[in-house]
Amino acid sequence: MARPRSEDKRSAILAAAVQVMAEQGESAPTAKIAKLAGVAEGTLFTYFSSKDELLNQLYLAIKADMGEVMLSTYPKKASVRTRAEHVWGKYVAWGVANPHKRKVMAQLTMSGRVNEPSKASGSKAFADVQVLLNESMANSSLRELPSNFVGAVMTTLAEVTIDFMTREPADAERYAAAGFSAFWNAITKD
Amino acid sequence: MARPRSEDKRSAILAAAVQVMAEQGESAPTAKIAKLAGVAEGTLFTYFSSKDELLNQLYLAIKADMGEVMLSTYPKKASVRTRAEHVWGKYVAWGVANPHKRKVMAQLTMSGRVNEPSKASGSKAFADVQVLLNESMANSSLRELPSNFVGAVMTTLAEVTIDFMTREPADAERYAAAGFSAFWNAITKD
Amino acid sequence: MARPRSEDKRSAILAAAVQVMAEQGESAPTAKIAKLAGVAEGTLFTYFSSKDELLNQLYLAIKADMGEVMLSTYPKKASVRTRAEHVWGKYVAWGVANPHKRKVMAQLTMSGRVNEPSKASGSKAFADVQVLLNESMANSSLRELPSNFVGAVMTTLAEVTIDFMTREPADAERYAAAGFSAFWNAITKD
Amino acid sequence: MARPRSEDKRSAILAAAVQVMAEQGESAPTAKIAKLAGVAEGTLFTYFSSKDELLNQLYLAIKADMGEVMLSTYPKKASVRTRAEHVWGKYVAWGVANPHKRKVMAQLTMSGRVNEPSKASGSKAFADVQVLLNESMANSSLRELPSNFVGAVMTTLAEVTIDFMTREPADAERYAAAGFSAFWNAITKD
DNA sequence: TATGAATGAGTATTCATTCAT
DNA sequence: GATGAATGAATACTCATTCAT
Repeated sequence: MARPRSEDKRSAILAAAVQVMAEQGESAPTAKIAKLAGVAEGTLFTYFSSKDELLNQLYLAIKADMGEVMLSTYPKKASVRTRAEHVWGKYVAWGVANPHKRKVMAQLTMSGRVNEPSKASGSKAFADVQVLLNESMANSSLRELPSNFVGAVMTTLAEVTIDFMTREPADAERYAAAGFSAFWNAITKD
Repeated sequence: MARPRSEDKRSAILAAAVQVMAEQGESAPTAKIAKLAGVAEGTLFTYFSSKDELLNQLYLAIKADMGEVMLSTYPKKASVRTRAEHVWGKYVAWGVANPHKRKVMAQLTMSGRVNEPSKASGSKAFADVQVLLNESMANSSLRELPSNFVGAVMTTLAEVTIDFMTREPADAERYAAAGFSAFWNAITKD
Repeated sequence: MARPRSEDKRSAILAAAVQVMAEQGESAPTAKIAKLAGVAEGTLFTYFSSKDELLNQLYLAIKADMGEVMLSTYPKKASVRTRAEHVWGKYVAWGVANPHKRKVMAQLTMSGRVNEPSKASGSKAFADVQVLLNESMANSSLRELPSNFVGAVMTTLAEVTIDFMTREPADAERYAAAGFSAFWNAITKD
Repeated sequence: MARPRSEDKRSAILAAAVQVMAEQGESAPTAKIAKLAGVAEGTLFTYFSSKDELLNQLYLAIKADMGEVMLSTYPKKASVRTRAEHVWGKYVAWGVANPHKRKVMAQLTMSGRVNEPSKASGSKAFADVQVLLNESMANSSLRELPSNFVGAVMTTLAEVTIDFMTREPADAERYAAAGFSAFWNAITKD
């Protein structure tokens, strides 16, 4: 009967948090975030019970955004390499298109304020990618290692690739291709 | 700010900073650092004019420490692969042995408080490694990319490797080897 | 502020206020009171125009409750001492039975938020007691003092007595008797 | 070697706390207290680690002040009644002379923020008074009750007396005498 | 030079009250 | 009338930096 909580406001706060935290890091004042979101300082706390809660929700929101993009238009029936290229391309494109989110995700991951449940929940969307990677490595020297090691290798190489693509947009395509081939060689060669 | 009297105190402050920042991040209070270093709050500021200055000096000190280790006993005349393995091994060993410094280095790199001059200066020690990497890639598909891309690939793969070695010490050796072969395949295969 | 629809809700809010303020003092949040009363935050303000108003009404409600109990079954024709014992007994029994209300009454009295009209209005119910006390003191050394001094003496001794009865329930009866005799001696002896 | 902590400042803060809390209660802002004390907001926290600590120290300081006054010029060799009158007189005089401290003491006692150690420590100074009271009651009907009950009776009667003395200064002497005789009758008569 | 007290701007969170639904 | 989201002033406490000793 009362004014309902607004999904728009929640989103606005999360979006503002990305913006402000990209500039200031995890120490970005909640007041600044609220202001940029166009709500009162106190309103932020009706949507997120504390700053930590905001940070955890932000982590999940970015992960969800990323996951959604990566698995959209996923070519389930294509060859392993094609599917891997697809995933790689999506990841890299998302990173290039969302530098702020990427920066904030890195800050959040380092900050120690994202709790285990959030981390676990955030990883679920990427389970499909793990399966894919396992297939890719059937003949590689990495085949005996835990698949999350290979997942981490992919992520980290993609991150480096995105860094260079962003810094030198003119050569973005070359970096994207080179990054993937480095990754593919890394995990498939014996 | 006159020349500080005691090199010992300067080192103690840097060492304390590593300790405290590994736990608290870049927001670690200077007072806490000073206390752990066994000096007064104010004394810290006779050795470092501001917290930013302390952070930059800390960045340089860790880089220097790392560089020193990496190039010690460098086998200048060995084959490219041997030399690369040497560098890789040293890097990884340093990371496993210095988790706090590694964590702080990561925080510092993300923090936006390390200025360009410091970054440039910190990279100098690694110029030799770049040269090495360029030789390694002579026949690879990466040969046309800037050598610092390949440097970044090495660093990032080594970091992931160290993460897993630290988390699963029993399998440390396997990860170290697998990490290197992933790296070597990544940069040498066509 | 229109006439509130439900007397039940008003009572529920006052009862909840007693509960919450006994724990938290006068700084108990209106939101918490409303929640315990089973109404919405805003609803509280349709029954009480402000927190101060709530506090004043609460003061009056507790005073009224106390007065009602004290004068029920009042033995109008008995001897002065018997009547005094009756009043004392009722007061003390009420106090032991209503620790929360007693605590809140004490907080309210100290708080400076109960205004003069409320205080005056709250005292009216006790006028009969004053008359009684005046009779009791006919021969005492206190006979020339304002009767409200003697009333205050009674109240304060009863409060101390209740404190001890509550703290040591096993000896409650002894304290009740000893308290009354201290009071009776205090006001009747020359 | 650094600027020493100043006992004057500590006292100024406590004095300011008395002043401000007498007006506002325990919710008096630390900022207001600091300002009145003539120090910066942060300075208050170098003397008292938290507001709770300040409140506890304030409680102890007032208790100590009161105890000092009550036992000064104590006539150890006089009759029990004379000594009791002395203590009563001192207590009442202190109360009349220190209305703010008295009010704050009452607020503090109710507030739930004074911890047990403080309460215990604050009571020590009054042990001598308890001994005195025990002697006074040798023949009274209260003789079998714990001496702290009688102590509480004295305190509470003195408080009421002070209230009336303060409210009607013209009759202060009469109230003081009447209060004492009420007290004396209360505890000595059989 | 070393010390740590002094400073005051900055920060997360609470809460009485208003008002859109 | 009832609801609870929205508001923003208020508050305890922290911290980099300065400066008296």
